[in-house]
Amino acid sequence: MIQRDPSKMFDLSIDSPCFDCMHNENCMLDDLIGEKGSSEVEHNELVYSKGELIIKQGTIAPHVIFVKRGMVKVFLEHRDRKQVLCVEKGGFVGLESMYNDKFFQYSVTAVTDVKVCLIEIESFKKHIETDAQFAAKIIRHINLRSRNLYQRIITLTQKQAHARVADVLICFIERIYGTTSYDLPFTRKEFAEMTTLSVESLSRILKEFKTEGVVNSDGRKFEIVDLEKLQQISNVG
Amino acid sequence: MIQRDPSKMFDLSIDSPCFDCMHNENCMLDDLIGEKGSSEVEHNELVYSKGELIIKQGTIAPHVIFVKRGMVKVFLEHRDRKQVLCVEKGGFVGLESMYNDKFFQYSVTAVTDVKVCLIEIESFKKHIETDAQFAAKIIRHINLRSRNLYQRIITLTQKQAHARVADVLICFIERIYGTTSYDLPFTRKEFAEMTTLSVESLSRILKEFKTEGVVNSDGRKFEIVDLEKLQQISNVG
DNA sequence: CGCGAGCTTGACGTTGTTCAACTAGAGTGG
DNA sequence: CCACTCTAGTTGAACAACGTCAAGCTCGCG
Repeated sequence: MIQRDPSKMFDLSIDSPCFDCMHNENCMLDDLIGEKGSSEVEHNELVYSKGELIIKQGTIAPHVIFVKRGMVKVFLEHRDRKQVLCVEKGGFVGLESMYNDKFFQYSVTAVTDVKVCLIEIESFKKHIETDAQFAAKIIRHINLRSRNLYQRIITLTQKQAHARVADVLICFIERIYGTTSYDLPFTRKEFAEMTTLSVESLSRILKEFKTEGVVNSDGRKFEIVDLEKLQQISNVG
Repeated sequence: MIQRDPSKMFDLSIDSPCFDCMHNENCMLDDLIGEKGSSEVEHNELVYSKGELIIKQGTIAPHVIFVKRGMVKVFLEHRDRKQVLCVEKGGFVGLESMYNDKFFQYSVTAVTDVKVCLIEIESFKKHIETDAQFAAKIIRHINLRSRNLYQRIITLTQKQAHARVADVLICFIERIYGTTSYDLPFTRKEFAEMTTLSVESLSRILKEFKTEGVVNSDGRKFEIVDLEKLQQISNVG
């Protein structure tokens, strides 16, 4: 049912057979490679360890990636600097490279250990072009990403440092953890890359948040003490 | 063949019947509402005058828009400020609002007089969901926009003022005019909104470009004197 | 001729960066 | 077990980039 021919370009199997792909609770993947058929879509599951590079911006895109478990960081590279676009804990990445030139537009690294399904791009496109309902879901997925991106552009271009830090902290509550206390799996440098700040400025701002009783942070532990005030900082900055 | 029922929500006809829609050289629109059929896709042509608001961010999206002639400005609004995302002289706008919430994610104004085709969103989505080849083209269109957006994020977040101005000037050569001399249909304020600068800073930078023999500008007339140097400013800034 | 919008210019203030010094903790090897 | 080193993080001071404010200029238009 699933092609496992090791000669296939995308068949990077170093893991057990991709059983989950066939019985995944996620409807998008089910649509694609579930029991309903679509055995023609070439795919393969594997695991990346924390810190590993999953996608390198500028390389040829042989597949799109579906993140099944774990957290990934999507970022743009420009010279020696990185601009983090978003952190995702599931769903597709690399969809934007389809139908353009054949290169990945951004880099992606594993923030935690992640389980992904690599889906060979030509068979994926072929599937899109034969299943309009599926194509519509992909459009939906891409558009959701676009929408977050617009919000992000506002944050990065129209807000000052304090508000940018507040936005990122709030974003982790809303989109990732669901709680006001969390341990971030990021260094200060990575955090700074999300906010377009220097590590020094970020450090000073986190200190201010602490002394003003808004956010307690100790190393990578964060506790939002006064969410309302943080929201306000996000709004007025 | 074309529905002209004035009771239709999107039927804003104030212009002659949408003849061009039926015989347009642009394959995308032909696909959609050409002679091949698809008369079920409700659409309507009309003209916006220079300066008019075509899409207001935050309003309900009753249609997607295909720009047939003229130039439009796409921008995000945040408080009293605007962030110009791109200037387009053709193609779809508003595609990103499909399948998310039902609101437009950005505003669009007519930079010149523009002729557009408004395509009712539900029938457009219906068409996507029944024509996978067409859906693939829409994905391609959205992805091209995404790609430009990534470049734009780099410009806006990773480059300094001089390089941002250089980028915009180069962009007009490459994507809009095709020549190194052009008359911009923008005020300094609008130009500033493209570069995330104050009008004063922009003014100073244009003056520097002039005294350094890179770009001659007089009001809205621009002449790129030394493109290579301008490219270099874009790259190192 | 006078008005107002768009644009420019100069002086000054604010924001955030850079550089350098310092601290704390984690690994390493004798 | 203790020096040594390395990395991540913090702090302070000087500096650069850009914004803000205020004034003046230019040109089209009534």
